Amino acid sequence: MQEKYDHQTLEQAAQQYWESTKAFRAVASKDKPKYYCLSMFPYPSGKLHMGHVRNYTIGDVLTRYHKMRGYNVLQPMGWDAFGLPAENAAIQNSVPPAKWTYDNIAYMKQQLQSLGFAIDWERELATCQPSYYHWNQWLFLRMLEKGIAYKKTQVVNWDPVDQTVLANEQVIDGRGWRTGALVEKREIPGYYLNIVQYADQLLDDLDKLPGWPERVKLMQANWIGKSHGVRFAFPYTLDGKEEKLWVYTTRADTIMGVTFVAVAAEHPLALHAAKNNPELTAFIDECKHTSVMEADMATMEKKGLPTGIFVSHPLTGEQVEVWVGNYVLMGYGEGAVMAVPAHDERDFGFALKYKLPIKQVIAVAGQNFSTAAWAEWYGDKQAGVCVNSGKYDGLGYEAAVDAIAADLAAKGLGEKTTQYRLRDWGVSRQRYWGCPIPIIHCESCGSVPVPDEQLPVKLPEDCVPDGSGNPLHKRLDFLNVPCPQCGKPAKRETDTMDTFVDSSWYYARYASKFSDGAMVDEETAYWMPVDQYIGGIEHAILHLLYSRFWSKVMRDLGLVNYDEPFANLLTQGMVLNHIFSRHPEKGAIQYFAPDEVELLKDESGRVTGAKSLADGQPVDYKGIGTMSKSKRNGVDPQALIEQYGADTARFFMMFASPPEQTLEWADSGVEGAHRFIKRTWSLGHALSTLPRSDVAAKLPDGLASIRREIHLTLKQASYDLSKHQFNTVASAGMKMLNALEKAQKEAAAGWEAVAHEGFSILLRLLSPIAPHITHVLWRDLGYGDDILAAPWPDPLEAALVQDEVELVLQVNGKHRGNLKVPASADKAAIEAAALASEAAQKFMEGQPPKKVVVVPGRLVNIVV
RNA sequence: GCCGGGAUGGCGGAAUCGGUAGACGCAGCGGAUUCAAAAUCCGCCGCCGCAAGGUGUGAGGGUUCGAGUCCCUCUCCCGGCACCA
Repeated sequence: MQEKYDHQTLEQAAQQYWESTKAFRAVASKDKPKYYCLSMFPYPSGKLHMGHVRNYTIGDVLTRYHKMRGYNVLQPMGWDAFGLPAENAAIQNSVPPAKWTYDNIAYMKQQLQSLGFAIDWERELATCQPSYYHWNQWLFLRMLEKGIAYKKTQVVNWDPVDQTVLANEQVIDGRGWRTGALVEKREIPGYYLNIVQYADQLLDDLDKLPGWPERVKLMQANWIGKSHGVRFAFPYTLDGKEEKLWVYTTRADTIMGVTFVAVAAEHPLALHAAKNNPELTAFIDECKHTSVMEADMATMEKKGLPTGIFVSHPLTGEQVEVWVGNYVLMGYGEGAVMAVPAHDERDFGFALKYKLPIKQVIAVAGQNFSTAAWAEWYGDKQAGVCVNSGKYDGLGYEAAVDAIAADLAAKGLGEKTTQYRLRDWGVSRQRYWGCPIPIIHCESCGSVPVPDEQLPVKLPEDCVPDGSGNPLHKRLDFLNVPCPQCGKPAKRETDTMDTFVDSSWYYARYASKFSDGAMVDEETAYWMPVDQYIGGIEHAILHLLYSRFWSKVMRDLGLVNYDEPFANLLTQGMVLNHIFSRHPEKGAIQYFAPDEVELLKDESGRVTGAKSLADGQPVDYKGIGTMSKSKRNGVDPQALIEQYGADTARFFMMFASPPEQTLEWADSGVEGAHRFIKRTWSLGHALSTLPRSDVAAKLPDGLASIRREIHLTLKQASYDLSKHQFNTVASAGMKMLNALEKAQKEAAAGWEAVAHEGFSILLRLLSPIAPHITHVLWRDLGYGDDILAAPWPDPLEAALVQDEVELVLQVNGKHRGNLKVPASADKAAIEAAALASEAAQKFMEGQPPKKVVVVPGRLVNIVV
């Protein structure tokens, strides 16, 4: 065995062994319990970044740990290969997205392989392969048949210069990222999936997921946002016709306080009123340039204009004016809201601004109402009772809502309903690099689904987008097809699917990788659900919710038999890095990689700015944020792997922080991880020449305490592993090595046996994190052929016993000394020993004890 | 703005149920080895203090014999907000 640690030859040898023995090929088998360990697949952006290393190391640690624990493990890998960055790269470099994507996949695959992950590569898939997206299309058609998929208008960001639809990410401060042109809202038709139909199931089934973090379940529940309220109408007459303006509210108890109604700029009433009103027309036009993003909507200045149209209050018949409000969303709810300035903070601000009446209809005993400023209790629905509300005066929230809903229902103007914040999922994208939506548009037959036998509708792979519009419009060979119904010339749909569709069911496809004739096969029933899913917390809502929805649709179509796809979820914290950019007046925003700038700091070490190393000019410091291709702040792990090896990179990543915690990237500390790996090798080398024997029944005190330290550390590490706290598992390895090196130094009689026992524990504990070095040492030391086949070590109780325990001695809660007592001592004996101790005497200063708290095994607190 | 999370030495972090704050590392300092350096090894290392001791887990308050941990208020940072993935 080599004396010097050489990661290159050693890691290659280990990887070759796994390759040649097909160590990670997963085969369905009833002999062992199955364990499907899945990490979220990467977008092939070019190179791995540290977030990937973190994600996949966590997955690999769990995979290898469960293999050693005797599970039949599947860990697959693939590529979320459709998406916007490939089109951006195409615009920049004139390379077809397909070529760029496949090149990236090849490079990143080799990077993943060099990290030694226990992946079954035979199941690899990429979502841009027709054999995969065939089934996106097939299932979409089934949803269409079931009415789950349907068509309606959607609001998109329109770049008037490039004549193209922009993603939210491509809109910077209301302008197109490439053109700098003011972005407009535009309404176009698109396909939606009726996820709201599944809202109750998606909400209720969260209770079936004890293995999910509470925070994720809470976020999903809040996102679904089930609310109970009243949908009711304000009647009005327009052009001699009786009409109704519908709204929804969760605060029907405040209905008597309505002083106006607000509608969205796109609402028919607003458009009608604008006909002879140039000021309103201008305002509606201005609203076209406001953002469609919820965060912008919520923070922008609330503006409005009266329409001059009045509607009747459904209970009092009073006339209230309709306003157009820039904060009312057409696509959400009814596109109109009742306004109760006295009891809604947003309405209150709006009323103050436009001097609209504020009418108090809820009172809380002991609180005075004033229209001068908003007070927290105005909006508290549980605190007060109705006032100024006629027959409803004195009623509390529930009673008032019930009475008012009943009266509205009696007039045919309203009813109690349940509503969700969740909106249906718009899946149409006006983009090239995605899965084609399998529809053909025929002038006589309308939108006709592509027949199943013509699937998959293959995306041409040689287009090069140029930033203006969808290149599929120019691909006549793709575009022009006969109508499947009447045979006349027709046009293919050129919209592609949201890439969230691709990632909503890939986990099921891995499990049926060898099936070509169906979306999934019976192997899926064996492997699913995923036992452990691992991925970034940023996916807590959208991806996970869409996957849950997709699973339920597949279940309802009889394709699978599970309700929930992911039994256990580990949400990995993001790896963050500094972000630097320049924003030119016109044109594209420019990002700088952290190694392209020099940081400027104030005296406290806080980053205040930066300047470009290339031109010495300042760049904007945008704070820290998640590593991403678009912000150019990702760190490629390649240099780390080459310099220190995969084991060091993996070990360092696990050691750096607990998996669920956000991590600000810094490579200080890699040296320490590497030192530890090298020291492990050195001790292994030293032990390789030492004879192995059983640990003696009676050990000298020093050796016994070292052995105890190892088993105690193992016990702690086993607990930490069960909690997925891998950073302390890594430090447990360090503690064990420290203890073993101490034994080596002291070299008391019989130490070899303790050392071999301890070292074999250390190797097994470490092998999920640093698989290469532990694989080689396990063989070189003759412990066995394959450490993956070795049983997981359990701490020996016999090694843990001790005769004496040390307790903490406190006087008045302050640590004043330590106390050694026999392990068998009872509370009374401990209390007596504590009171008699020198430290206690000193700090009690002759006062009698008022109380003595004894926590066995921990401490004694004497209160005087 | 709304929803979720976080804040502990110079840095990453540890502390399972409310029970020794700072495990394990990094950086730093001192020493050994070396012609010298790297590597390696040994020791020190929250802050104030010569010491005794005091003080200390983002800020302020509270509960408790005892609070990093529980409760209330606040600040800052991160993630998500439906077309980045």
